[in-house]
Amino acid sequence: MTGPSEEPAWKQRAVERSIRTAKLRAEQRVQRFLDAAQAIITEKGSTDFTVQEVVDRSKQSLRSFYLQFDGKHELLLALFEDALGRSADQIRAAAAGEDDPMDQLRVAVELLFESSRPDPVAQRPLFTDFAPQLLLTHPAEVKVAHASMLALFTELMEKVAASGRLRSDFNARRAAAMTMQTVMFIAQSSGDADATARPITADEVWTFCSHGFATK
Amino acid sequence: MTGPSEEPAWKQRAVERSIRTAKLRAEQRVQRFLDAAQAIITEKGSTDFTVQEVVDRSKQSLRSFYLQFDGKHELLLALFEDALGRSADQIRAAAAGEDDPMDQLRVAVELLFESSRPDPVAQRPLFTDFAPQLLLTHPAEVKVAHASMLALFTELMEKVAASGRLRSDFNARRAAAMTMQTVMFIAQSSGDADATARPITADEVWTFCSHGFATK
DNA sequence: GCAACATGAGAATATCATTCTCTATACGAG
DNA sequence: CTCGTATAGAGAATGATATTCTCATGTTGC
Repeated sequence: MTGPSEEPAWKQRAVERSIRTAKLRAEQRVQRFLDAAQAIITEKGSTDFTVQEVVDRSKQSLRSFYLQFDGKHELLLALFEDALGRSADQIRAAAAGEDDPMDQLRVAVELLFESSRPDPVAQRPLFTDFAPQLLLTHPAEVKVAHASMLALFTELMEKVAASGRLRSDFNARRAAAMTMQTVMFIAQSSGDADATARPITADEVWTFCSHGFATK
Repeated sequence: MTGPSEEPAWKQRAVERSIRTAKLRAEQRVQRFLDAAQAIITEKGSTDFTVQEVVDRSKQSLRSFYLQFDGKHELLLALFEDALGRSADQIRAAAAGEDDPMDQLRVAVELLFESSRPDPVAQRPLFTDFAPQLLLTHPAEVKVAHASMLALFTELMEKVAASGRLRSDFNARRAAAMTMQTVMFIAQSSGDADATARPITADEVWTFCSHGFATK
């Protein structure tokens, strides 16, 4: 028996239903924005689009946009997180093709390196492009976006540890974090080197991360 | 004997003198802008200032600003390069206090790490702060700005190589570049970690760079 | 069909960087 | 000392965007 001070069950249910469909539509709208942004990015090969473009392309309104997102940065974050997550899945799948944990990690490093360099002919979203901006303005959220990739690297690193080949003074997660960051950032800046020096390769980065620069 | 078609010597000299003083004043004005910007940055502990603020603070005019700089980015670059150069000098001096090349490099890594983390109480300019922006818009110039620091690390790495402790499959310069980038970027993002995980330390980065994560 | 709520169109605002115009001034030449 | 020219200052105008706001128009559950 519901006392008079509580909402009647039917009303709760009604609200519930209402909420559900509303949420559904909202999700669809968010997705439309995301798709539009993605399309624009791959189309013009650059990550600097205007909110207006996204709105027009998705055939929605500015108002809607700002109802769904707290601002442009949230859209970027969403794209970034998405791309990174997708990439993590691909990499995980590819790594699974190897037997030795160390090889799995090597494959992961190489693939991450490739997908992190600026504009490998604009196929996979150049997600490192907007990361720098965001790193400045919303570092915490960027960390969240990195989460899926970090999870992958941590998994792989843990297997390496389990096979007894991780330095005893490193914890898998921390080693994974350092490796991931190193790979992503070196890839990023190795891109547009002047032709004078050939850019750093995935191989070099792998050697560096796994064995460092010092002998012994 | 100057023919009639050539400028008389006195005129050349006059122009020369004129140019010299003009250049001098110009340099002073540039410096005033730089100082003003620096002051604002340390004052508000953030690198996002407006051109107008810099102009007001330096008691000059917008017009002057754009006569001296091609745009805001040049000001940032100048500050960045300056800060990095200064830092390189300090680090070089500190490293000189060690005998073993490997120790010199270790000291350099530790210091670079410290000065690259976001806001260590905003004393030395947080120069990694605006690097990300610039990396996006003017990657080539950023590379130039890195030059002095890279030169330092290359020197140190060469001494390590000379003492026979650099992996034979690395060239000093490339190892130096990877190390520097790793240190700077890891420091940058190790900053505002959620209290959940304690941030990565200079020590860990040094171990990582010098020996990698793998045993043997 | 109605009331409450959601959405679209797009005008209004706000913030900056960058340019432009007009005026004042300093400096060397005579 | 006085003039002319190059230089500098004040600050308004412009332009690009993000963000917010208003109003009109659906939509949905009942």
